[in-house]
Amino acid sequence: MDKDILTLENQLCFAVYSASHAFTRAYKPLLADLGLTYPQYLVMLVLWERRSATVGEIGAALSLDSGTLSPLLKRLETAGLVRRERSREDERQVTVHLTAEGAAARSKAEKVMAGIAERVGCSLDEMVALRENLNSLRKHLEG
Amino acid sequence: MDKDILTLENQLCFAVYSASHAFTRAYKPLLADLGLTYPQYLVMLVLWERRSATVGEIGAALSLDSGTLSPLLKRLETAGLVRRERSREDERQVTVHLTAEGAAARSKAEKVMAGIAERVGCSLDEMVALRENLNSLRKHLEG
DNA sequence: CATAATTATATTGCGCGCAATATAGTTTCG
DNA sequence: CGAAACTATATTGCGCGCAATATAATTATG
Repeated sequence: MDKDILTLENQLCFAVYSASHAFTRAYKPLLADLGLTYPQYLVMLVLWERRSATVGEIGAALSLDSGTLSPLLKRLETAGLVRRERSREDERQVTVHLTAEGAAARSKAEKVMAGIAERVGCSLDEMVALRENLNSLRKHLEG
Repeated sequence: MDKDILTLENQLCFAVYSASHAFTRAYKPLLADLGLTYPQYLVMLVLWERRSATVGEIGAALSLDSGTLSPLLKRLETAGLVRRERSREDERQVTVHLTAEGAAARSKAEKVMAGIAERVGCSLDEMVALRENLNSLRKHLEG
């Protein structure tokens, strides 16, 4: 059916779009306990893995540019979770470090996020399969 | 592994989040030919199906509230694609109508969007399955 | 029938997301 | 070495997305 090309419910992109917003809405009250927005939480996930990272490394990990990250990182710094400093080897780069408070927030996040897996309503295997399908989709869209 | 709970690559929500942004980025140059942003395109999809709809109906279809839709619809009106008018039966409601130009934009959109299905790199059956999984996920997150 | 409760939309404010531009530091190359 | 090309981050501006609030119209209730 040719006219179905533009029919809303057939649009895969809308399914991704609305699922993404549903995730953000579901996470919001949990993250509010940590004083984090969802994008800020993503940045903290990167730092909890690496302890520190440059702005560019965070941007590469999350596909976000400095226009998004610069003000976001300032807010995390104001909140006391990270510290930013120009690296001495290459003064163009800014390295973002976890503070003690930022590092400590991880165990709090683990407690808060512990129950989220049950909210998605599918098995762990289904979650993994869905994640892989989405990552494959993203790579094709980018390629 | 307990520490994997917060590991970025295991996060289904990040896969959804980044796939959504990848979709928006892929659509952007195509929609630019129509003078539309992605959320504006979603509103046009609703109107191309119904010819006219109230602000509330559009919001229900897209899970968007008046804080998002009111200014967006004003921009569509300024662009000449829609016309907004208070309904006479219930003056609280605003009905959004397609203009002739807005209705005509549909065939242009069909041409511009025709090739997008190949960009996602999977079969139509896989697209349908992925869409259904995402819709199921969204419902669980909302419920 | 008056008033309270509800409903539909609009406005304000803030945090993304990203394009375009600016600034400053580094590398390359004649 | 010195100018040009390049790189990393910051800033500005605009359009969402959404919470909180405001306004005006409708419905419910005493």
